[in-house]
Amino acid sequence: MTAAKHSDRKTPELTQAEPGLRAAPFLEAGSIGAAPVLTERQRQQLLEIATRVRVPARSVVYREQTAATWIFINTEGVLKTFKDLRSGRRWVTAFLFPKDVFGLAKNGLYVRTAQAITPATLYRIESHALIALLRRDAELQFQFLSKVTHELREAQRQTIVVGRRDAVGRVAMFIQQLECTCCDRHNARDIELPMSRSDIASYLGLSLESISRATAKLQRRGIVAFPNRHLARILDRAQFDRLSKAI
Amino acid sequence: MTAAKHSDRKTPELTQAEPGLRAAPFLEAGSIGAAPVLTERQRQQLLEIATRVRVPARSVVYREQTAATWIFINTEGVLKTFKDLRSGRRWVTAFLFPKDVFGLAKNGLYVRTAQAITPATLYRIESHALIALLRRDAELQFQFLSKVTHELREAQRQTIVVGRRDAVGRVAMFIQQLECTCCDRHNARDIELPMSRSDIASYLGLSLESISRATAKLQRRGIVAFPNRHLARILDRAQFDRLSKAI
DNA sequence: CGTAGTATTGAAACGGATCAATATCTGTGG
DNA sequence: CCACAGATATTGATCCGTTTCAATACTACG
Repeated sequence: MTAAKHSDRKTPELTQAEPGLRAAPFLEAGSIGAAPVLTERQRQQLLEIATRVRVPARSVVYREQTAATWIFINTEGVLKTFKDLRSGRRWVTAFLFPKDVFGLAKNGLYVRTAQAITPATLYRIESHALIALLRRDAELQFQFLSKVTHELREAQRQTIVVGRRDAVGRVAMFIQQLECTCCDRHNARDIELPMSRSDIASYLGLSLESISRATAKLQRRGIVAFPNRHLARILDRAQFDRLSKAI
Repeated sequence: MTAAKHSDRKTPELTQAEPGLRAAPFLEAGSIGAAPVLTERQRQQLLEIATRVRVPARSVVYREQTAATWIFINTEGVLKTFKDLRSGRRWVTAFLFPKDVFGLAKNGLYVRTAQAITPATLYRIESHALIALLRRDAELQFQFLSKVTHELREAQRQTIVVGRRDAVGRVAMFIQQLECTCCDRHNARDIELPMSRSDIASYLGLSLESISRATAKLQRRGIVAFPNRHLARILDRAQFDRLSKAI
């Protein structure tokens, strides 16, 4: 229901949520459609240099323009990365779900600020150690290459979304994106929206008010219902697809 | 002056324009600020499986939704990748300058169409051969990882550009981007714009008319001069930076 | 030198941003 | 457990800039 729902404090300490990477295969990688899963050996290699950390909701994992000591792999919870622009606006660049990697640097500094939206569990890996490992192990590196390639496509999709001029269409595409990202654990047409309306606005390049009006319009037209602020339920799939796909 | 200017037909056949990759180091890569240049050995490895091809202006290198047999490295000229949306609009996703890699696939098919804007020289590499090489050679793969990481940041920048609501600001950011990309061979403040206004519009998510009005406004305010349709000259650097940087 | 594609300029309309007021939710302390 | 306060979200009215439609000008290329 609310953000707190995602915390799940009873999680055992070591049994689950080991590091993995979510990505599409790079250039099909020989084996067509192969699941982009790490082998047991690769997982072990990462675990050897990784530290497991739990962060509460709202905590800042790292701040932009600080030394990029670590990279992170999310295993549980949802986070966001953002950048505060000099205009005062906040630009949300990504929402991070389990198996997402984050912490890419430029000139040794983080480019964005990363903040937990829900309580989250992360694997923290020292950047230099990871780079050394990747340079030794081509297969493991290939998983990262696949991952980054996938992120590149996602970023390009995001450009299309932001480029749409109609607010309703953008929100529809956003909901669809979330549906794809988190489909495994949801039944039927219920989609969790752990982030605030304000975060969605900053992500889609719209004002908070426009998001509100767009969701209201989707609800009024009977296309999507919002049982509460953190849940969306697609009622009219045909109309929804027409909105989200007809770019 | 015109697109034809870029052709340079007297180019010798083999002496110059060997494959290279333009990218920022991934996570600083140990050696801070190191130039992302291929070693002689890596260049040789690529050359062994590469075929050099010359394409005239306007020719389509590959079409979206066709089998992604090759990936390409541009060595000379300018190309664009785009996608025709069902709305009839054309979405230009990238302009490709020398050292850019293109031809990434999804499910074995090209995602965009690639077309030459000026006459261009490319290296064509069989996808499977490249993947096999990358899986063997971690160092070479690392160059590609750096490259893709850099592209990811560029794509995110593009999202910011497209997210701006003012046309003049977007055009200013676009010109600045071109300035950064091609600075090596230009003196002073002259920036080549090999692509058409229409391409720029499709890239920035604006209408052709808005581009025209934006360039007119930049010229009227004395910030940028456009001696002809394929050239921009920054006159007032301070004002220009204020526009392009103040996101 | 003419034609087709490309670019510029004008007028009107649509849609999101902004400002402002109100409503709802969340988490805290009484 | 309830009440309160601050944050978050909704709704309304107006303004501004881009889109669109339309007419004209320019450029490139045969």
